[in-house]
Amino acid sequence: MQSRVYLCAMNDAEFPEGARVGVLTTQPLGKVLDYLAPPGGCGTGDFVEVPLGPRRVQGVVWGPGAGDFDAARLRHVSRVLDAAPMRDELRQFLQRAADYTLTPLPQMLRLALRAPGLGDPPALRRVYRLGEGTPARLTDARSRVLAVMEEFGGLAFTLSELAEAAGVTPPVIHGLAKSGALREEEAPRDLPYPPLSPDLPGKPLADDQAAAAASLCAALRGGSYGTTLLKGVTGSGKTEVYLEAVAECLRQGRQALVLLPEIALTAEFLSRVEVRFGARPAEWHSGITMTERRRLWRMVGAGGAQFVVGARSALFLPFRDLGLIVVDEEHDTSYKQEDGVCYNARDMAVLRASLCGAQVILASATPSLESWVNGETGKYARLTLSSRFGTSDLPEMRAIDLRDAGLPGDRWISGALAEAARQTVARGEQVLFFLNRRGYAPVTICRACGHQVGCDDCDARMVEHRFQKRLMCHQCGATKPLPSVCPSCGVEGRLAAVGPGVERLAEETASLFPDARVAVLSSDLFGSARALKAQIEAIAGGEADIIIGTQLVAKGHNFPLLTLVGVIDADLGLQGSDMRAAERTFQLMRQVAGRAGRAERKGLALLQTCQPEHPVIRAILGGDEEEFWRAEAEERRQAGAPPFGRMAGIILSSPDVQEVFDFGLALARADGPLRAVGAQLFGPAPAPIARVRGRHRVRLLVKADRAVPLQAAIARWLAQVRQPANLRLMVDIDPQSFL
DNA sequence: AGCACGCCGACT
DNA sequence: GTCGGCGTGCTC
Repeated sequence: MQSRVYLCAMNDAEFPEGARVGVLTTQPLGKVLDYLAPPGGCGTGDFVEVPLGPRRVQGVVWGPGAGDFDAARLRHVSRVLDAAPMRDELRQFLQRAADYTLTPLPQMLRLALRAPGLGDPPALRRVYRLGEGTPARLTDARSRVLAVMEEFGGLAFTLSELAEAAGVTPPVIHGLAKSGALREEEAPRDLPYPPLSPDLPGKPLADDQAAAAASLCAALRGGSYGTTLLKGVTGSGKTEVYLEAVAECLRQGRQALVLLPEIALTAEFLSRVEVRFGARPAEWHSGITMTERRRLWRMVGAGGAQFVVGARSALFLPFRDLGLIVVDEEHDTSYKQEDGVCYNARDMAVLRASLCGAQVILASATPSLESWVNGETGKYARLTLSSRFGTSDLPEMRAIDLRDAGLPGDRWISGALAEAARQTVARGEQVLFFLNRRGYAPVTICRACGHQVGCDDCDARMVEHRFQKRLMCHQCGATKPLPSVCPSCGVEGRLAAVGPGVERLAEETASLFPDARVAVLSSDLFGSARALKAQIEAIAGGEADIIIGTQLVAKGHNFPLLTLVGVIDADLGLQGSDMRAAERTFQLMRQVAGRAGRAERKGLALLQTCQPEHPVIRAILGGDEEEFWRAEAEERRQAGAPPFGRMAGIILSSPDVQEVFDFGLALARADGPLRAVGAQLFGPAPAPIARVRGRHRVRLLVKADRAVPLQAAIARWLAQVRQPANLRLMVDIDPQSFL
């Protein structure tokens, strides 16, 4: 029998051999299947391999069998896998998350089983320890090796580690092993992460920071669930404050998890942690190697990883004793995404914490309206940090009225902004031109017939990327070469680029400031996160005078020399009628403006706008954010929109237009279960992007009172109709868009 | 999700 | 006559 690192003896198994057990697999079968316990038995939570038809699949023992399947046809669990059993808390979390998001449980389990090599035997590697024997001859090299071993006491080294540390070649070590002076052993490959030291001195904290940290630590010592909204602008020391909470969590021997919205931010965060705790946390995101992923997954369950920093999928790791979850930049929209399962990491963090008695810290300079309301009503505790640099949190902000600027159609930098930039560069400081639009020009139009070049597979216009000399669809990523002939009317040479993207803005900037060094920061211009990070660091160090950037620059990078921010099109996010547009624009503008200025240099933000009297623009300039949130909240309350009402989006997609619409109408006709609970149904209507990757998309929207059991009603509603085979249906509870 | 079964078009 | 298209259904 294979050696088991994580499981102990099985003689008192919860389910002895032959007992009926229910096993949940990741196969989309929609229910738990009955199996017979294997020789040696098994227990609830065990990771197992079971036969399913001709295949073997992985699953988790979910409890006793339901007993509703013909006993003669039951098969045995193939084997129990060598991993710490899934804890009650995680199983409950998956169940509750599945119920909340209306996701089939097997799909939810899939998120928790993203562990490569789960079925493999424990990976071993050869290590060397000090042995009893003495070598026949003690050469120079040999004594260096033995000296290293003496120095590090009982520690075991791999061949390469030891060779490197002693400055010898591998044969020397083999020689010593042969003589018995070193002992060869097999040790598990997945090693615990280096321990962190919570009691190293942290950065000195200002009064309000220290008070906030103390309050968070007190909450952690309580050992039960609670959520705190930690509000503070960039530079107010949010990170230092919540790292103190992490320290308290580690002191209690519990595990801590910090979620970051962007992989590009982790490198900077890791080094800050290293300074504070003397070692790096474990890292979990899409850029991590298989080996490391496997190590982390196992160590987090075995207690060999105290502190994990990662992307939202880290919420589904099998923590042994999770005591704290920090959601940094909690308002960030990338926490809500649809990668198979549609969930909001912020809400799931709160759910998991409530099940395992952990504290949650939601950190942001500009919280989501939902969190702000929860802070107001007292559902979340609230801590606000004032700026480290005196009373003013933000730089001075002014609007530039584009209607008076008299700009020609192919220019976007007004005279006033250009002049301010010129002065800033002359002082040796940096300027940021912010435009939240990648590429060269968002629209390519034919001057002869008016045709706009669109994507073949999506209902989206192709964006010109002159840098790559291609047109690109920002929906599906498809590209095609720049046509010279209009695809619609066939006329040659009349296609024109309309509107600005960062690339085109860079062109204009270069012509306006021929002597300035201009750098463009846009996610699509860099092959890797590392290249991007290097570029950001170079720019922060002063290797550019003018930075042209998209949304990317708004996210948590410090540019110490930056004192002027020019927002090229402050109205961009306000188009459309989505209720969240105001909130998003407000958050983005405040964050971008926050990049300008530091302690010693006062910053200035100039917003180019065609509607300076717009309430959102006025709120951004006015700086009374509490007033803005109150007004927004009131508007949402009036409209019965979240968080005062509940919503769910249903997105249907199929290659067949007729089929999606027919099915959408069939759903609308069968809305009895929705009406029964007083919920309203809108649609079907073409989804905001009606065609993506060749699939036609139709959307329905369910709206209900806050108190309505929405998920149950939707489940009953959808269960009535049988959906066509190639039609996909996705439920989006608490959608980001209210359209 | 896979993989079988099964029922209709174009080939040797 | 057979090979093979993918629609429908099952897996404890």
